[in-house]
Amino acid sequence: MLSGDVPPNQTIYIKNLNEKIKKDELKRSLYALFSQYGKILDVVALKTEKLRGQAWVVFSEVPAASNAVRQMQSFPFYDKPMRIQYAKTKSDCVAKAEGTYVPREKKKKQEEKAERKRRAEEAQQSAAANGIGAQVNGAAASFRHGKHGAQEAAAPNNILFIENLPHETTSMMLQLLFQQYPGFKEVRMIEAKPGIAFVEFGDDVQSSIAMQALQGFKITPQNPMAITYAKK
DNA sequence: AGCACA
Repeated sequence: MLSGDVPPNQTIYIKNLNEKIKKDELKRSLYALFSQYGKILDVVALKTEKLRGQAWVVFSEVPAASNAVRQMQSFPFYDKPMRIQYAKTKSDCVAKAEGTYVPREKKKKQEEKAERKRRAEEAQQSAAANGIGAQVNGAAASFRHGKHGAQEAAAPNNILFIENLPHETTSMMLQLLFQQYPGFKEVRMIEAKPGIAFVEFGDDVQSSIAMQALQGFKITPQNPMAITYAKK
């Protein structure tokens, strides 16, 4: 198959990542970039000699992973095109959720003590990564999925399409929200079409980060905003 | 190029 002769898996394996990026930032950015395709259970990245430049993103559903493999294939991420395949094996967090997880071989005792400190660090990092996701509003997600159904995810675009805005929303209100994210260019609204807007960023990465950050943001309690990439 | 999670 196209994605490296590996059968579909809810986890994607990404390589050719920029090795200069710190693990913490890398995980956050991957989370921000990929959560548009579905709920992410975990992001794994290690900077060891063998594993730098690679990462795993675990989705809760296989179709989300499939969309991600297709849509983000070769996406220029920190100046390098991502190479994406399905992961070869099931992620531990998935096995744990299924109750089929069995801890693998234990290492020697010397290694074990070095582990505890890392564990403390990594707990914070994944908490931070999850913090981004926690901002995603469930109502907006169901709005999106209800509207767009199980169809093709839009390809990344530096222009975002915003829906479900209250009709009294002004472009200044949106500008105030979106301009806090790097690369913000402008907001465009159409008089004849209330409730929607377009927001332009410098590039796809910047628009993706803003999308993730503001997905589901409520201008009024009834209006979680639904953000997708504009069609090209 | 390189498939881990401790």
